[in-house]
Amino acid sequence: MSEAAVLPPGKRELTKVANRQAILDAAREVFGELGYETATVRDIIRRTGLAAGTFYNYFKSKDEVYVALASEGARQFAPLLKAQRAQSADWEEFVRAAIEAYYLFLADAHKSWLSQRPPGEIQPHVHGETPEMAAVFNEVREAIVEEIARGGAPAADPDYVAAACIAIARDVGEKMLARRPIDVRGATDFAVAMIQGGLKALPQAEA
Amino acid sequence: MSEAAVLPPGKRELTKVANRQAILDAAREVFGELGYETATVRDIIRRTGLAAGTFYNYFKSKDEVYVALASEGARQFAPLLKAQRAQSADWEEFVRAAIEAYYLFLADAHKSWLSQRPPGEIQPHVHGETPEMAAVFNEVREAIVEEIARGGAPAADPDYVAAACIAIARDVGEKMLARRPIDVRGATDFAVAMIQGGLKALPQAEA
Amino acid sequence: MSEAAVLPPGKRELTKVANRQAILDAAREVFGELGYETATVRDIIRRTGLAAGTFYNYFKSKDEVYVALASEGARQFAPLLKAQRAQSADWEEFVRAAIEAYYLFLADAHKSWLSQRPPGEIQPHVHGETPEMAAVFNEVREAIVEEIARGGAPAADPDYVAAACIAIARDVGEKMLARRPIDVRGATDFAVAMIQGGLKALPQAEA
Amino acid sequence: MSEAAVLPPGKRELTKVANRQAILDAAREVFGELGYETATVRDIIRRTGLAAGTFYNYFKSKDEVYVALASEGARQFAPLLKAQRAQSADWEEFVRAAIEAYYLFLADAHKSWLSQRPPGEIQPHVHGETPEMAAVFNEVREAIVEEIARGGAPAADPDYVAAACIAIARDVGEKMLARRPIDVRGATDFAVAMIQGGLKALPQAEA
DNA sequence: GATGAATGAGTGTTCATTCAT
DNA sequence: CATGAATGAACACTCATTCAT
Repeated sequence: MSEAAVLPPGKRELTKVANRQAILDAAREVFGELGYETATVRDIIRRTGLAAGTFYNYFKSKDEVYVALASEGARQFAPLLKAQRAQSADWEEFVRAAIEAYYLFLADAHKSWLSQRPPGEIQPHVHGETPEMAAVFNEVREAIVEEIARGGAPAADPDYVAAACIAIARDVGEKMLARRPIDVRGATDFAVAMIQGGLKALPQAEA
Repeated sequence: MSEAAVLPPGKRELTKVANRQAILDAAREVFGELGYETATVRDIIRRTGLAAGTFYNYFKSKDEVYVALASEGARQFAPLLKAQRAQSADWEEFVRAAIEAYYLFLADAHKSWLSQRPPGEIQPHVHGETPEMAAVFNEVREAIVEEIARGGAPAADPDYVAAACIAIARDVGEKMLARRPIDVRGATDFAVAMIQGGLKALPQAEA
Repeated sequence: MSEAAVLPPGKRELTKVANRQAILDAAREVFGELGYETATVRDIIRRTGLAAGTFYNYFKSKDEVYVALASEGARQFAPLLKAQRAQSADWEEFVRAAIEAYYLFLADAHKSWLSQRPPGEIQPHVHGETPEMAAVFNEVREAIVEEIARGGAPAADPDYVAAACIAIARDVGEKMLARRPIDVRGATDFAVAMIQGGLKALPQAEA
Repeated sequence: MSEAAVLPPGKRELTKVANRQAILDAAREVFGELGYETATVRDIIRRTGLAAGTFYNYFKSKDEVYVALASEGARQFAPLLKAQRAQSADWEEFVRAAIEAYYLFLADAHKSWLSQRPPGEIQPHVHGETPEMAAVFNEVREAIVEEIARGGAPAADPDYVAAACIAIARDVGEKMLARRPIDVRGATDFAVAMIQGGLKALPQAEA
């Protein structure tokens, strides 16, 4: 009754991978547009052309796709970040490296994403953060906290320091993604300058 | 037909006000803990001890409480912010004034709030932002954007500048609320230093 | 605490009667406009200017107002109908008398009613029949059934005969009420002619 | 992505059609017994043995089932009526044809319906009219109005004439359905005689 | 493995009715 | 007796999830 056996060998596997990826892509979009709560499983599978039940062949629950997206992001990002930390001679360099890695990741992961959504149509109660952003973002946070603990960073309240650095990185990153073309370099320069030297480090309005 | 509404200005009115306030308080808590979507009207009224239908004697919809909370916050905060802006001689002073006003407001509005909630029990997908924070926060954003437009602030990309300042103010503010005792002065000092001079402006780890 | 004692003696009773009547009038309107199910108690008392609870000082339930309206109509109408029946020499005369009585009653009871409602605004699922119409209408039905049983009327299936007469009387009556000015005479003439002689009894289109 | 929807044209499709029909049948019953407002979606699906949510796999709303029932009725009936009109040489013949078509339709559409409901259990505020009756009934009304406009019918007030004819047809039809066996011929004869010649046209009681 | 209909707990909201003031 | 806030059962409808095909 099922046509599965008719498939050329190998195709089956391909389809499986492709379906999984299709669901992940759709989910990233939908979570980004609607937020976790508002997004429905149907919203996600509708974009894939698959049937509702098929979703559950790949993920046990709505939450699981979210987690998959997040941990996939983290898994890809962690080594990049680790490498950057290893290479960095000092704190300043590390900050730049970390942020650059983060922005490159964002730009890549969301290349296709926000590109086609109407930028004005902001939903109420939605922050427009994909699971991957949230996850990767946590990696950075931890790196900063460690670095501070190690004493390389300023001795101010580490919690505040991490919060502030992270906050800048995150929100500037979001702005970066909302623009065309995506300018990783510009965003990195700005974020780093801001983190290191605050407004004073920025080009001043003429006297 | 009816002989005047010579209401005893007594218990009736009092409980009405008290109930409304109880619902608002409960709503602030619930929205803060669960986020707008996850929070249910039943969650809110359960905390008040009132009956389900009673909610609708005070607010037309779930959305209306949210908006009420937000606009009440904005309404109380706006004049404070305006006053601070008027008094500020320059941009630096304005930034400090705005942030201080913001933190004072937060500390006051949420005095009772987070105090009793188990700090570890963080819900997934929730940012822990009450409607009031979101609203007041927008006021600050606009003030900064205006200020930047006026040229008082650095000439860098205004969108990024605003995003970064706001980001710092918001996240440091959130951290501040999570601690006991709430230290408005300390948080303000940190945020202002960070915004103005970045990490360099912070006390450095000893050489 | 209650101001009741302050009322001039007698006024109290008057108010009571007036309130009851106000509720009945409002209820007739609302039932007519919205139908029993759609009409809410609040719709009714809103038109009286009274408070929600006051409704229940006069009627035990929503259903009770409906019944009160219906039986009040029937109570007023029954003697009129009986008188007409007594005076009528034969079946034909009785039919005319009954219908005329019915239409006069309707015209009187609803004098104020439909007058101000926008005629086009028909609600879905609503028949526009007040409780009084329904009740009085039943009186007429019974009279006709009795008359038929007595043999004064045609020997055809009494159930059908009654149904047909009643149907004509009711629907023509409704049309009559929908027009300005209300022409009891014209409607009566038409209904009687139709009942007695059918279409053939009506003025024919010219040959 | 998905390999074609080569559905087994089997049980799936069948139960889908059967379920839809079951819901329609249940809805007809429930609307007929309780009226639109009083009837709840749960009342309807309870009779089908399906789950609450399943209702919404077939109809978007309570209103949509009602409309579906009504328009299905109208769709089936309209051609019958049109055919009868075309064949009718004159107004008299048309009236008979229209009424017969209406009664045949009713008898068929409700064959199973009223048959099993306890005839005494009349609900208050309910007219016992299914959506189909209401719809088909409107078709007849329009036909009569047109016919009158064309001049074939008596020159009396067309509004009254239509109202009266319709009233007879409807109420006699309802009575017909309430009896066992259903006698379409008898009901048609009666209604036509009544419309054309009124009571005078009926067999008189012996002198 | 894909399908999509079935499920039923849960949501926001309404409303007849009660009862302290 | 008037008042109007409180009550809670009930409703229409949604949606994550299951499962027969």
